[in-house]
Amino acid sequence: MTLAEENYLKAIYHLENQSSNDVSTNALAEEMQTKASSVTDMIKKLAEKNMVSYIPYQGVTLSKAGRAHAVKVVRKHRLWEVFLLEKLNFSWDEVHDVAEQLEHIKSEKLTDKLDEFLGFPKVDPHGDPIPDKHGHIEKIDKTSLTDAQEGVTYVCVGVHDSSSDFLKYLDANHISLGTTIEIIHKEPFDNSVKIKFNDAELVVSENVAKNLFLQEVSHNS
Amino acid sequence: MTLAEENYLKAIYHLENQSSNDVSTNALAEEMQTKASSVTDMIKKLAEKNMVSYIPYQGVTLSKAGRAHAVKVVRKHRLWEVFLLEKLNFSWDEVHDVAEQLEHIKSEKLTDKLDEFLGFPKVDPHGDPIPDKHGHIEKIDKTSLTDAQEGVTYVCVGVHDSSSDFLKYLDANHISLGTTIEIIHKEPFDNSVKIKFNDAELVVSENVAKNLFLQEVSHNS
DNA sequence: AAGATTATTTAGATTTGTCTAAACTTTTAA
DNA sequence: TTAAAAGTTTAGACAAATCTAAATAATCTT
Repeated sequence: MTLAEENYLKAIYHLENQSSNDVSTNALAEEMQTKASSVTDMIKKLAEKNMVSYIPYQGVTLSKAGRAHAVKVVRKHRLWEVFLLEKLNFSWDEVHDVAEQLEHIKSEKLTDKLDEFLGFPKVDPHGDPIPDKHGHIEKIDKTSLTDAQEGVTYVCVGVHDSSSDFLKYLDANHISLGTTIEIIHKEPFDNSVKIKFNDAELVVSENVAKNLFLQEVSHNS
Repeated sequence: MTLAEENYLKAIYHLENQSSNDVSTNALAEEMQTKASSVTDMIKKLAEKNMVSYIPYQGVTLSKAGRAHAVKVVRKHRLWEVFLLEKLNFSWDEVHDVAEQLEHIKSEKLTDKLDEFLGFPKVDPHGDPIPDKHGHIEKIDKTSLTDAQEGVTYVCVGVHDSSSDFLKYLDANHISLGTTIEIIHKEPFDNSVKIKFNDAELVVSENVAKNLFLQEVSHNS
């Protein structure tokens, strides 16, 4: 698999996880920041290699081999993110771009040794699960802050949008993974939410709320 | 700089350090495992970008910018080698191939943070010096075992050949960087050398001796 | 259900890095 | 000091990944 092919597989993987339909040429072009015609060409090549199944005008889906390969790339990406944050003290808005490069390094031994070195982490700095050596992904149950209930207490377990701007906003407001958050009030007018954490209150917009993932605290194992 | 360009710069850098003449097209082709015609094409491109100066039929030399870039790649290569060996427990014959990939990751911050994480190492696992952030290289004074003197005690500080086979030979014979070696006898007939270390004696061939670098022990600062 | 709009594919061109084969320099050696 | 050998460059081709523009298919709209 070349670098370009791996990036396509990863993009198809992400889009499949978002909507359950076949992935359209245009959606892929958008995701890859390229032209639809380029996508068609690449898809044909991936179909030749049995990494995707492709019906013209119908879209594309990953084959078993294609998905396995995509998961390996995702695993490497997320492990490197953990490394950058925990060992090299990158901030969580900086890790993504470098991990985009590191995810293409080809050495199973490197990946597995890195995993071990990091203590077999379960999630990356954005709360996304890290596939294990065999490609198994432990699903994390999480609720968006927009779906949280007034009066209930949650822990922040992830973000949907991992753009630098959003992560910097969270940093500036001292919200990070593990922060305990209580829902004070949900404002029906603009869907903003007033939350309380670390003994301070904060009102966040719907846009922020949509992109913050929470997990209800306690009263289960 | 693309990946291919970086590899050419690195190859030119290594060849310049070996012979002080201009680097010939054929020598580069040999080093790069490619054809002379491909080399000519690439050299022209690098000359366009002012990374090398090139006179047809005369060979090529690195420009200031070209050398600076080559040194950066070498720095990354050697830092990653230290990382793989010290942090991920790779053996010293395994680090090279993976470092060949990692050396092309583009992020100055990553390189400098990695350097710091490793404690600013001075040499890589083969005893080669690691350029600092500013491209400065601390020259290591070393003698080949073939030039060592009978009766004198040395420390092993590096290897010339870092092929997997040679390094495995050293491992099998328990020679590593830092091993103290006394020269018992130099055999003029075949230039083999009888050495003593860790209270055991060993005869090594000229080929081995040529590729082991030593430093005379004590009696200086 | 036909025409308009949108989505997708094809055709042909471009760039990067490589190759083979032929042409051309430089060096070596008689 | 030339002819042969060795080294180097040029010309023309190819594969990968991309693009633009044109053609074609699918879908919406009324």
